Amino acid sequence: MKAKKRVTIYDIAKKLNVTPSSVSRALNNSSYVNETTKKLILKTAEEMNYKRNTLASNLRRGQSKTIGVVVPRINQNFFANVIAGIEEITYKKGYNIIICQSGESYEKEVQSVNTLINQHVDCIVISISVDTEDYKHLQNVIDHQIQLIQFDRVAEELETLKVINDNEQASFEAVSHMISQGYRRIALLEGPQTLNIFRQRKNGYLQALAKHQMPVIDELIAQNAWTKELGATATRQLLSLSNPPDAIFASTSDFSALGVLEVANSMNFKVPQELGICGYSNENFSEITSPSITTIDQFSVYMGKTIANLFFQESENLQVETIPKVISIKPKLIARSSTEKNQQ
Amino acid sequence: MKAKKRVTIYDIAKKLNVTPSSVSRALNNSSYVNETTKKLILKTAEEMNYKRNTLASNLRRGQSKTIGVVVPRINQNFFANVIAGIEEITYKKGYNIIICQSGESYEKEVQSVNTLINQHVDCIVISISVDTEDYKHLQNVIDHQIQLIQFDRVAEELETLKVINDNEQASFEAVSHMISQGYRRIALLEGPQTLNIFRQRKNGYLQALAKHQMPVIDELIAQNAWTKELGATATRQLLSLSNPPDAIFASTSDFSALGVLEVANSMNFKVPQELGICGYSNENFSEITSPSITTIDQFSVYMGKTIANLFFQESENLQVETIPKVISIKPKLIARSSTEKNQQ
DNA sequence: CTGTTAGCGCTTTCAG
DNA sequence: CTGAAAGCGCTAACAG
Repeated sequence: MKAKKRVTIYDIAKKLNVTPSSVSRALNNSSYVNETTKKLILKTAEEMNYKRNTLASNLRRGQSKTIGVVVPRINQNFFANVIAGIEEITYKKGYNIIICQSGESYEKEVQSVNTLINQHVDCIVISISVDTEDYKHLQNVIDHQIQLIQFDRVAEELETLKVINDNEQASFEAVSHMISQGYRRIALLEGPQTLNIFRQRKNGYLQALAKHQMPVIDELIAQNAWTKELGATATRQLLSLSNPPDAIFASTSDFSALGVLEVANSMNFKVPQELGICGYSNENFSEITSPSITTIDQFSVYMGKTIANLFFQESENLQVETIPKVISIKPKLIARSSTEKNQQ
Repeated sequence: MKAKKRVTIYDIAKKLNVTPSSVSRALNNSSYVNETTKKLILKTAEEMNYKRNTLASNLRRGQSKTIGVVVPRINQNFFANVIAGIEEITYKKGYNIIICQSGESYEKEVQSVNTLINQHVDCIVISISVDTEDYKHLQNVIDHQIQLIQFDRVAEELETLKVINDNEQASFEAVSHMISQGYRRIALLEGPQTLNIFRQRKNGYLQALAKHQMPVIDELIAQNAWTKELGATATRQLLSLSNPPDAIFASTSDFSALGVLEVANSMNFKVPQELGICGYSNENFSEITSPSITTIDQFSVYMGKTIANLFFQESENLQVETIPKVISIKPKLIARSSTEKNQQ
């Protein structure tokens, strides 16, 4: 193993009979270096296949030009898209992103956050796991003067930058839409109420009912139905009631809506005539089921871009204390066949 | 902005009246330090909320415990899953991953690779973009003694570690399956032939035809049909032929297969009776279309794990020259309704 | 087991 | 404009 060393600025300096400082300056495009020698240095660096050691540079500068992202899972459309959005912006600015998955586990989330602190990232972007109920690790991020941006699933009590969806409004609109289509017994599949997003969606549901003077019926609210399987199980129960619902709002995801659709089919409930279905998230499959599923688009890629832009804005504006900002993105209801009771 | 400095090993050393070396040793769980003081140091570090500066540590050690991953897009199921698989393994070993997207652009791919070299990553995992036709940047990785692992879309001529799918075999099986179902004029939607995976899939198609003494009909091979839209366009042409195909193998992806399905529906071709359809990749939606789409599962998460394990194996076995290894994963045909001609 | 010392590669004052 | 020198925080020889 011949450890052929990498080319450093010293090698370039020696070859050109200048000092490392000058090389460094040239490489950083400083104006304090003769134009001619600058060009020469750049050319030589290229020729010698020099690659800057970002580690050393960052250590010296005390920043890493790196952003850490912690999400429950990256192979979920929503998160993958948010990350893609973030990356699109950060890439242009020469920033890297380090991605960690919490896998919905509190411990892994804490460990991920710690790794990112160790890495001296300039910013941590996080959507907390369903398991997360205390926020010491997030407070720690702040204590280490690292910019913290929460998105989607946020710890509301923590005063940080936040980029969220207006879940309540979206949910309100979805349920209102179902009501206007003529559905009268609308069930709700809700997610773990530890997560703010699921609480908000439930609120939207309740408000829509209230607005239209419709009663809240306890047996029509299914808790913890946030996967396809759990959604299916809940649906079996709901449709077995003596007085079953005529619509189900799967507020947790399109996956649970899919579970609803499959059970409805197997139990011979006609969708949308006998049972309306609305999901959440606009997964790519919701458009192509039969019938296609009404859902809510969260503009996930845009959300990612917003997060990245927010970070750069904040880091450029070097004010004494930045006011915690909350950016709320309004999701959009996408009405499809699964709620077309009227037209049938 | 009170730049409250971070706690360093010096702070701990001073407080405890030991040397930084001892602190370092304790923190690295070295045996060359008294058990009692080790415990004391660890406790104090915890109390002072010390976080190791990985940058400094890595600079000193000359490695970064970081793996760089370059993929065309992360919001594609296949890649997201591979990354999830990689992350699952690397996480346990205390390694981080940095993710870059090439967006199918050669320039961005080169830039991403360079960034990763700068970052002194220990390994670069890459699936090349469709645009990539020269491999200087990859050679560069090797020249910088960074482990290079190619996966899925690989530059075959480069002697590196590779983790691939046996596309040819999978494709062969898919087409054979369609033949055995009774389809006789099977069209192929092929992808850009610059990518090895698409060449292999075409080969598999050709071999299956040959094996069953079926002619290769040029007008049934549609080039560059590798998105849903392009697949749809190609299908419109194919189905307008005076002698249209009775099956279409969308070898590029389930997305193009979806395009096929939609056009078939709109042109009133009955699937699977009048037109069989087979896709590739087992996207989550392919199961729930009507009819469900026959496809090929690539074991993407497993592939990711394989890649990560390969890296650790190689880095542990410090042999003089490692032989370039190629791990081929056998994908699995998932026969669904869209090719059930027989049963109808 | 512990301390001393040097230095990873780069940037940044401070002089000139 | 350029050079000298110090040091980011940590680790690893080398002595003791």
